[in-house]
Amino acid sequence: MLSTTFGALADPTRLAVVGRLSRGDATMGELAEPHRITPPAMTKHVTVLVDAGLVSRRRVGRTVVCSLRPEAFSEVEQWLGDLTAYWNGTVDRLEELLRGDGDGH
Amino acid sequence: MLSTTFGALADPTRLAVVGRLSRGDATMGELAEPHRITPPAMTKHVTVLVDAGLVSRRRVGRTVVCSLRPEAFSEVEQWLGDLTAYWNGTVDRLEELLRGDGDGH
DNA sequence: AGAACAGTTCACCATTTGGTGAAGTATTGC
DNA sequence: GCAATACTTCACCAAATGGTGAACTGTTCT
Repeated sequence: MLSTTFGALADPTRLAVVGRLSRGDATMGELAEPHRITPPAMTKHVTVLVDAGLVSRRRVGRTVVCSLRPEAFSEVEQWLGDLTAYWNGTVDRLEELLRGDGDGH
Repeated sequence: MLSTTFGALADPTRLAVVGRLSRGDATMGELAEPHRITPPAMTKHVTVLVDAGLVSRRRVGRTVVCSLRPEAFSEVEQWLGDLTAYWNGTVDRLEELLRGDGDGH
């Protein structure tokens, strides 16, 4: 669900994690390091992102490496596109009026 | 804050409200009607959206009319754009490789 | 085998969230 | 002025959230 995706992004720490992962994969430790946060807290945050389908996790040696899942963001892109279509349409029609070349509809 | 914006969108009812408002302004009653929800609950939801800057509220007679604030969504658009730039870049570079016209960098 | 390392799972806690019913406020219509 | 309408404010409640320390699991290194 889209609201689940937004819920996963509704926390500053998780937003920072997504930002970090957009620059490349990272281990749990690397993700936790910039934030004054304990390992269990980061495990919880990443679990939220995984459950929302935004991030994948895999074991590598004794570390756990996280990656972003780009597909998951296309749902958001789609929604934003549909939403902004409304007022872009409005703006377009306004511009036509200002240019005086409305088609009479 | 961006996480506040996402927090406001992290609830199915509020997401539906934004969808409804994208088709035009509506009163509190019109917003509440499709959802099995009491007036106080809808007041709270809309307050969250207003506090996040996504919606504006104005009194009209004895009703309260809500409107979407398009500007607020540009922050999300910007973030999504920056984010997807990463893997679009990756995809572009992959396509170049597949076509065999990489520039050697 | 045993110590050290990287994370996770397990209670547990304080705060926030989404909901309610009851009472209060502002506006309209008789 | 008074009743009805349209919300909002005010406790209040149950469940979810973000955090913790302690104990456990899996992996590497010696």
